[in-house]
Amino acid sequence: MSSAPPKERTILHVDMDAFYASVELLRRPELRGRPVVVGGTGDRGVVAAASYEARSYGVYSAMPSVRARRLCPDAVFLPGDHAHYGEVSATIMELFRAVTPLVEPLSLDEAFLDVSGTRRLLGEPDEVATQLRGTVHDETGLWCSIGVAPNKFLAKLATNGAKPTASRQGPVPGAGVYRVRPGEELTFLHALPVERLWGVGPATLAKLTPLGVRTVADLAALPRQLLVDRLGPGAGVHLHELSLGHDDRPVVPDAEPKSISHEETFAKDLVSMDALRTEVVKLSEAVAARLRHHGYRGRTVQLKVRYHDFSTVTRSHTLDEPTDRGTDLVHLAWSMLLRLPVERGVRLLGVGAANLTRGDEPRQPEQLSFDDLFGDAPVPSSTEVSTAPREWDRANSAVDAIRDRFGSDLIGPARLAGRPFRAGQQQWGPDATGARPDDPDTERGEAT
DNA sequence: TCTGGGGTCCTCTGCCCT
DNA sequence: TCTGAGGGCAGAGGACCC
Repeated sequence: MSSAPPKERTILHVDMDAFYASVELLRRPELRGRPVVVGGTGDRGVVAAASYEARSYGVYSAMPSVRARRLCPDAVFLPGDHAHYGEVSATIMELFRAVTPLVEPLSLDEAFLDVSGTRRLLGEPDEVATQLRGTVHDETGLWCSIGVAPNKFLAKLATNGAKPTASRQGPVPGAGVYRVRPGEELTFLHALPVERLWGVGPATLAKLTPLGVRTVADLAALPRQLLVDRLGPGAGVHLHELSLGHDDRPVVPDAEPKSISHEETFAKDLVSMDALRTEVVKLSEAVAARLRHHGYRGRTVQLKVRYHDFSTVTRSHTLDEPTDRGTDLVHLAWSMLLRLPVERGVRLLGVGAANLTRGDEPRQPEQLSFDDLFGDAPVPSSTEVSTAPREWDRANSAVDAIRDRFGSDLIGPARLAGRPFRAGQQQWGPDATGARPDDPDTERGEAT
């Protein structure tokens, strides 16, 4: 039996230019030409996106907002509107799907497209990319940059060659489309600094530098076994393959999520149990609502706590049966929190659900426990949880329907009465107003 | 200089079972 | 019955990405 030669693939990586900032400029054209920064506006916020004018001042995403403000005092700081960006993103993804059904979104502003099968219909990949770029701009007013290459990893790197840049004199337009042709992979790749590889962050770089690795070529020249010894089998083999330009991962449309979570950094550290309990309820209810909205249940409940000194601990508990009930998440998350020291002050709290299964799979027969009837308790055994009465499911369905129709804040747990129900509204940190008005009990100031 | 939020993947460790 | 080895799994944390 003869095996067919591997089919040559063509992958596009499309990345919107300064996406959040550019979307804001569409809504506020009077800001065009000015440095615009989108992100958390408070002392604990970070930059989510900066216009190229702002980047000329050295502002970049993930930078603390305080520092960005120092670098560019004249910048316009906007809090960001995640819901709106999601709508714009959906429009853009539809434009991608008009080119090929094989679209794998990476985030709101980025996606891989497998156009291997479209050459006869749409022409050469460069032409497809250039045309797509024009279509996106015509339909949305936004520019994107596109990398074209034989695999995902190279296409993503190629996008950098297509991007606009920022100089001290201001924004410098990019090529828009950059292609790495078959046969040119190593020439393109080996000149790059090693930290450009996917998976090489500060920690891995610190392990590679003593080996004399500066460029991807240096990495490719090392024996694979040495990398395995230093980085472990997973990362060692992975990086060695990448350094040779090998990446056979397919473009996967509609990938199932592995976890759903919400976390929130507080403008001031929380120390009172009452305040923490309120946050646990809010985060858990938000996670449960998202689980139900997307039709998932989670078997593992995760709790994340970050203290004033930025040390972070996580706790998790796996149930016998998956759940999408806020009451279950609250119960477990709170039980885990009770076992952690919180007197030092809690900077961030997170609740998540993992081990997801589709919610349409039938539940197992349920049994009530004392805990369900009598409230707070130490960490329950697996069989004790997820046993809230079926009335909870009916109540949740009714609540979801009301929220769909009238908005998320109209109905929620009694503990959250008078406060916004929604979590995840502070996508990039607390806003500049300091302690939120719905948090009467945020009491500890900035830890130093 | 000060570090958000939402994810994924990997490694290590300890426990349980065979 | 005890002990050690090994596999599988859960839990915790680190690293990385956008």
